[in-house]
Amino acid sequence: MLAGAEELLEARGLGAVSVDAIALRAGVSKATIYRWWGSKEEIALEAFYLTLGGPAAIAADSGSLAGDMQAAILARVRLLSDRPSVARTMAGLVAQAQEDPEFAAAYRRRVVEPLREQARAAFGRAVERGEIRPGTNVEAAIDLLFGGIYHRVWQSQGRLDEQFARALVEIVMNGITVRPPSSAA
Amino acid sequence: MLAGAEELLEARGLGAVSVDAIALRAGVSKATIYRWWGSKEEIALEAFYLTLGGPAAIAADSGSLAGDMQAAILARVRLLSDRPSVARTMAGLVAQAQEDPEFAAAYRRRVVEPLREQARAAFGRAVERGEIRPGTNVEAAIDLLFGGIYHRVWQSQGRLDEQFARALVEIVMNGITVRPPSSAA
Amino acid sequence: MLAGAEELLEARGLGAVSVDAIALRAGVSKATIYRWWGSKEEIALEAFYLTLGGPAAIAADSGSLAGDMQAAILARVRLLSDRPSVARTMAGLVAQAQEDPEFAAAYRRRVVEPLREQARAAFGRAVERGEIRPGTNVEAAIDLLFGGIYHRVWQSQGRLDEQFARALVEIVMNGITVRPPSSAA
Amino acid sequence: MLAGAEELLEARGLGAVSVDAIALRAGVSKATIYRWWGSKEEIALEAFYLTLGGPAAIAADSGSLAGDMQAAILARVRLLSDRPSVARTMAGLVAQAQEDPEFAAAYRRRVVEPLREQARAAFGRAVERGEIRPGTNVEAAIDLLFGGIYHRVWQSQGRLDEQFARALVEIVMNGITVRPPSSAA
DNA sequence: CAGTAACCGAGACGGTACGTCCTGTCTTACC
DNA sequence: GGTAAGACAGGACGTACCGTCTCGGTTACTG
Repeated sequence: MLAGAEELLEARGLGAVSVDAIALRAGVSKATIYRWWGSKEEIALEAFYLTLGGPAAIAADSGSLAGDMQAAILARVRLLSDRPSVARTMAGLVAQAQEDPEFAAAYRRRVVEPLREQARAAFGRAVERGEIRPGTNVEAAIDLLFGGIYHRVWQSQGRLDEQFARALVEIVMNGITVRPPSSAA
Repeated sequence: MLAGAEELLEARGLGAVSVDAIALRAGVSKATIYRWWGSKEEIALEAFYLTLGGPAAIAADSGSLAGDMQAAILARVRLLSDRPSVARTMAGLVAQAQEDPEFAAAYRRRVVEPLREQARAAFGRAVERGEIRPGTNVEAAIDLLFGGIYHRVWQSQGRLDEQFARALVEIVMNGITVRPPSSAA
Repeated sequence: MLAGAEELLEARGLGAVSVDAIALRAGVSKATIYRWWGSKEEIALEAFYLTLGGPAAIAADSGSLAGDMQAAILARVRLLSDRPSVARTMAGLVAQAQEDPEFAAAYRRRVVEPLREQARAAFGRAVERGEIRPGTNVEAAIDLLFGGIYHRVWQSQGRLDEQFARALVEIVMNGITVRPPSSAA
Repeated sequence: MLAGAEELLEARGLGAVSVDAIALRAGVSKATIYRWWGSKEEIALEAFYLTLGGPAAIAADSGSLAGDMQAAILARVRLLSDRPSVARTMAGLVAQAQEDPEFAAAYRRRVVEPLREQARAAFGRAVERGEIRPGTNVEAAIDLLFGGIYHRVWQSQGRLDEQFARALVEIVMNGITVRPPSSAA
C-alpha cells in the first residue's frame, strides 16, 4: 500500500501523483485512503519514513565528534545522491509543511527530530570530552550541517559527494579562518 | 499585475493560489498570462524577484569577511523573519525546481546565483586579505551559511533571529572545536 | 425499525434517504437491513404499507356506486393531502417500479391491488344493482378515478380537496356532456 | 449532446444513468454539463421535451369535443406504448418534481402545461358549442383523462392500447351510469 | 450448566458517482 | 491586432452511499 505509493512517488514525483493514482495502483478505494490519511503529502511522509528505515537506528559512537558528524552527514548525502527521488519528494514535503502547521509537526517528528536527536547526542558526548568550545550554539551547528546538504541539493544544485560532505564537517569543526597567533605564547 | 500576484501569494500561499485567481485579481485574461508565463510558479518567481528588489545591489565591502558575511546573512534572516510569506513561497518554488529543470535554472539565476555571487566576491576579498585558510572549500561554506538559514526556517522551524545569524557566522568563521594548542608554541 | 425509516422518509424524502441513514437511525447494522430487504425502496414500500394500515379494510357498502366511490376517493385524497410526504414517497416508489419488475410486482400487490379490489367489489355490486351501463370498461373507470388523483398531485400540482374528489366521481358517474334528449321520449 | 443523453436514458433509464456517463457519451466535460444544467433530471427533462417535439403543435379542431379528446389521448397513449422508455423516464421526472419545487415548475411548464393548454382550448370550443353541461369542472376532467393513462402505465401496469384510450374518453364524455329516465317526458 | 451455534452491532472495504475546482487551449467580440 | 471574457475537455479533488465482508460479543439452544 505504502509501497505502491513509494514507487509512484519515485517514478513521478509528489506534484504529479494524485490520490486517485495511488488508490488505483494499490488496488484500494479512495475512501480508504482518506480514512487513514488526510492528503497525499501525509502518505508521502509515511512512505518516506519507511524509506528512512523507520525509527532511526541509534548511531554508533565513533569516539570523536568529527567522526560522528562525518558518519551522519555522509549517510544523508548518500541517501540523497543515490536516490534523487528522495530529495525531490522531501522538497514537496517541506513546501507542504510551510502551508499546514499540523503537517509541519508530523514532518518534524518523523523526519527532522530523529536526526537532530542523534546529532544532539553526539554533541553531548563531545561536550563531555571537552572537544567543543564552551558557549557554542549547538542547534545552530546542526542547522548548518544539514542545511548545507539541502541547500546544495535543492538550491545550488551542485555536486553532492563525499568530498562535499567532508568539507562541510571540516568547516564546522575548524572554521575557515586562519588561526590567530596562539594567544601570547 | 505582478503586484497583484504578490499580494495573493502573501495572503494565501503558492499552493492555494490559482492562475484563475491571479487573472481575476489583475483584471487580466488567463490567455494573456499564459502568453508570458508558463505556470503560476514562474509568476511567483518573478514576483519574488521583485520582492528581492530586482538585480541584487552590490554589497558594500565592510573590510572583513566576518563583517561581509554578517551583513549578508542578517539581511536574508531579516527578510525571512519579517515576511513569513516569503519563506513559504520560496519553499514552493524550491519544490517546483525539483520537478522542472528549466524552472530550476530560472530559479538559480534569479534567486540563488545573485547571492552566491555576492558571497563569492566577499570570499575573494578575504582570500586576498589572507583571512582564509588555503584549501578552504568556499562553495561549501556558502552552502553552509545559507543552508543553515533555510534549514532553520523550513525544517527545524526554530527561532530565526539576529542571535542565530551571528551564531552561524561565528561557527563558519572559527569552527566549534577547542583550538588545539598552537603547534609551534 | 420500519417506524424509524418512516420518520426519515417523512422528513427527507426517498431520494435523500440512504440505507446508512436508516441503519443509523434504527440502531441496526447495514448487514441486517440487507438480510431482509433488497433496497431502500423495499423498506419504503413496507413502511408505506404500514402507513396504509396494513391489509386494506373492507370498505363498507354504502348502497350506491356513487357513495362507494366517493368514500374510496375521498379517503385517498385525504391521505395524500394530509400527509404530503406520502405522495412524495409514492412517486419515488412508482419511479422505482418502472426500473425493477420484481419491485413493480411487490408494489402492485401492496399498494395498487388492494384498492382496485375494493373498487372492483363496489363495481360488482353496482352491476348487480343495474346502476352501470352494460359494456362499461370497469378497469378503465378505476384507472380514471385514481389516476385523476395522482395526476392532480404529481403533475398538475393543483389543489387536492373534497370538492375535487366530488368532481372526479361526478364526471365518471354522469359524464360531462349534455344528455342527449332521451331517444324514446 | 441532448441526443446522446436521450439515447442513454432510453437504454438504461434515469436511475441508472450518471452525469459522468452522459459527459463521456457526449464527449463533453462534466463542468460543461453543470454549467448548463443543475442535475441529470434537468437534462432528462430537456431531452424529453425534444422527444415531445418541442413546443407543442396546435391541435386541430376535429369539430367535436369527443374527437379532440380522442386525438389527444390517443397521441399520448401511442407515445407511451411505442416508446416504453418515455414512460420510465417520465416517472423519474415526476418523482424528482416531488423533491424539488423549482424542478417541478420546470416540469409543469415543459410537460404538463402544453397538454393542458391544448385540452383547455378544446374544452373552450366545446362550451361554445354547448356540448358540455354547465358547471362541469374542466380541470378535473383533464386530470381524469391524462391521469387515467399514467395510472394505467405506472401503477396498474395493464394494457395500454387504442381500446383503452377510447374507453377513457367514452367514460368521461358519457359517464358510466345508466341514464336516468328522461326527466319527465 | 457448559458448549456451541446463530445472530447481530459495528464498521472497514472496493467501488461508483457526486458536484467543485483548476489547468491550459480555444474562440468570440470589443477597442 | 491585441485583449477581456469566458467556454471548453480533461482530470483531480474530497465526500457520500452502495452492497459485501469480516470481526467480536452477545443470546439462546443443545448435549
